[in-house]
Amino acid sequence: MSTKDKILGEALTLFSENGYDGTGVEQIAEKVGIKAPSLYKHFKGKEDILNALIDNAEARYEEYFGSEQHIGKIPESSEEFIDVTMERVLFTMRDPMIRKIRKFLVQEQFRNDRLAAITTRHQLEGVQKMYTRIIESMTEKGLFIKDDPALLANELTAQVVLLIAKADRQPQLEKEITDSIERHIRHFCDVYMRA
Amino acid sequence: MSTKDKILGEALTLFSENGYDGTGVEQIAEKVGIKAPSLYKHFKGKEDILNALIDNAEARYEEYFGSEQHIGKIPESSEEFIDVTMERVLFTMRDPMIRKIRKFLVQEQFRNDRLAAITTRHQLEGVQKMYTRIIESMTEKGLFIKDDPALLANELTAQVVLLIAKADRQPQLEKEITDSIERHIRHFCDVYMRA
DNA sequence: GTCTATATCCAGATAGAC
DNA sequence: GTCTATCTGGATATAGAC
Repeated sequence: MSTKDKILGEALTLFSENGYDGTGVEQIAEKVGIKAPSLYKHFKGKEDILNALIDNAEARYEEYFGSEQHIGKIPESSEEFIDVTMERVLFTMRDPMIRKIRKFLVQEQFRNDRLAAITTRHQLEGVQKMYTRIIESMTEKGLFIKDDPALLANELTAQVVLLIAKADRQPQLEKEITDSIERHIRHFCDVYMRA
Repeated sequence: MSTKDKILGEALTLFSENGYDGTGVEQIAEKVGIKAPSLYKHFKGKEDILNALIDNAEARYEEYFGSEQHIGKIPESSEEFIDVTMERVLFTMRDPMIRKIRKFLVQEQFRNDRLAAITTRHQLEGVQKMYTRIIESMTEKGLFIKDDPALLANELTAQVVLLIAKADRQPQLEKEITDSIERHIRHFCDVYMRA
């Protein structure tokens, strides 16, 4: 891995923990294993690192949600739906990189319009569109009752997003949070899926 | 209003816009109309101001959600339920003080455990408990179908919380966001209330 | 309780040798 | 590309007069 990428990685870690303003270039350099002035051979300055991270967050979003691949195989029963959804939730919740991006964005969302827009995309639009597609397909197969798939997708994902955010700030509550998420998903299926 | 309170007010405004680390004591002083060193006659230092704001946020929570008063009159029809809920949503979304506290907390939630806990209380527990009570009462009166009131309260409030957070970071989208909220609430009533 | 002057510190950034 | 040495500005905070 290039030094440039190492810098970005450590910067993201630190920004997600202490925020952009709470992180010094010297801290970043130390984690990378170089001295602060050496950073400036790779980036114009601290803000340049920030912008590169924002670019990465956008690219990552495009990469994941840009293709149809992330939707995966459409579940054929409510149990399968619950299983794949829980799996996705747990992965998203625990994956270190995704978690860092989430914590970074939530703290820096007010810094400028671009960060605000990316936060909305990462937090809401991505999953919502994904589940709109999935529920749409499953409705066509008669697994869901007839309703607006986009509305249902929002009902499903809003709670999950909120509870994952809670787990980010209170990781000691992870167990009860994952239980809540599962209860919510099961309830969602009880209400909107055909028996 | 005492200078001390003015300081807290301006500090909250600035922290909510630029974060704690992004705000200087000099900026706070300037908004108050004094010089920075004068601040130190009222507070030990910048962190002391932060702690006073956290105390205020806790007190505010207790004051509002501590009594039963905030629940208000229990609605007697779905239209009334939608009306009072929308009114509450719009108030919460637009009230400058509540908005500042929300933006402040969301940015500083990772600073320490106390801030994390307060953020969860403000963002989730308060409204959820409130709507659990309301839905409970309305279920007893036969207005809601038989279901777990706490689960329903979460279904109702999660989306609202998430969309208000979106409006905080993208205020230019307020109109479409309030429309989404109303659609969500109406859908919620369609699904869970008796005709 | 407010001011001016100032101490102290530290962060981001640059110069230039290797 | 990395280092040491250094500049510069900005930020918190204190001292002491009024």
